[in-house]
Amino acid sequence: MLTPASRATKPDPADLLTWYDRHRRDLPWRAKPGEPVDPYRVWLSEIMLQQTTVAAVQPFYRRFLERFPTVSALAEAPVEAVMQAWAGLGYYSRARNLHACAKAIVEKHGGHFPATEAELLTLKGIGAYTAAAVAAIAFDQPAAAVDGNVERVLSRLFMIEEPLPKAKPLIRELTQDLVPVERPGDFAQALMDLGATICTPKRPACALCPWMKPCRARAEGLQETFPRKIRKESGQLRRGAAFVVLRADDSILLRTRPPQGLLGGMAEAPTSAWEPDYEPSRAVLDAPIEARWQRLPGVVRHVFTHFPLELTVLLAKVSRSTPAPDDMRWTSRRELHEEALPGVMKKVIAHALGDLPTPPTKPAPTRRKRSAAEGETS
DNA sequence: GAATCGTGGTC
DNA sequence: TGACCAAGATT
Repeated sequence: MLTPASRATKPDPADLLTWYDRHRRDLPWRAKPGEPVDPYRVWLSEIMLQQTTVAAVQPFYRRFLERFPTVSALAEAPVEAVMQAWAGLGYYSRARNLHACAKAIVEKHGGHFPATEAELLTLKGIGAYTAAAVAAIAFDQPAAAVDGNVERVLSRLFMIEEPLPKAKPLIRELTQDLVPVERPGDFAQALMDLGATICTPKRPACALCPWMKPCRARAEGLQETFPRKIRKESGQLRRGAAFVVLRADDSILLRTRPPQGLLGGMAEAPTSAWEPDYEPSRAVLDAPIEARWQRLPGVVRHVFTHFPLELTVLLAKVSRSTPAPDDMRWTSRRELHEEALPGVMKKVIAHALGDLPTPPTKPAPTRRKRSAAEGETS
């Protein structure tokens, strides 16, 4: 039994909604008060925002929506165009699933998103969080959308000692209990805005928090120590070689990676295998064609979620008549920006050729000078 | 349940 | 500067 002195105040959803009405963020995918909600935009933004910051998503979201304004426009587009529009945003299976989901919406749901969590869950790329978020935000269903922000807010509010991810079921229950019957969509967004702007991972602005009083972690001064987590070690460094072939007609050799797995379906300069004990001095043995290979000084460093990578870059210049090996193709430098090049491959090409001609309007820069001291691109 | 899956920003 | 983090899903 709790004594009156030890009983904490229960957080009131109304206090959070009042705070939200004053401090809500103005985001491009967020309907303004009174405006109709477009489920397509809500869904698109939620997929893009998975493990991705608001700042990183914004330019991609705007470009993507311009190119694919409706779910049917997206469904009718070739998957290659979708991958290209996603290039640089990361987690590329999201793009493939997004396209598959759009087709399912058109073909199985008459072009309309289902309004319930259960139905949304059956669609590709939509898991527990996204189903709840779309149901709440687009259809005003009382669903508990629990993302990283909500986990942090709730773990502090209730001072949950159980570390993540084991605490997820409990957090979900506690969140569901807080979801109000009225304005559940705003409540979901308010909770995330609170986590993003007030209840931040470091130095939370508790003094500005509408839930400061009921927050148990705050009462103990331990707010920064929540949520509890078990941190996992970073993966082992892998090395490899990347081969940039520049043909006399100013095109370079590319291939498309297999649809599944790391960087699935994305374009790349041919590379060796990536392994911890790769020996760069033997890289020429892995080259895609016979040529006079020049090993460039420095390496391209890149960090994936589960391992860091170091690529040695080899450059070769070949004649205009050189054919592309099977499963490879030539792409002119001028049209390189139309390829679905992931970030690491942009680094590789920039390392070999100088800056990428991503903005088509910029004049092609001359080959970048490189000294032994200055050779590392990170 | 543990691994896999990108990238950019922050401190 | 390296660890951590960001509106997670899939296998």
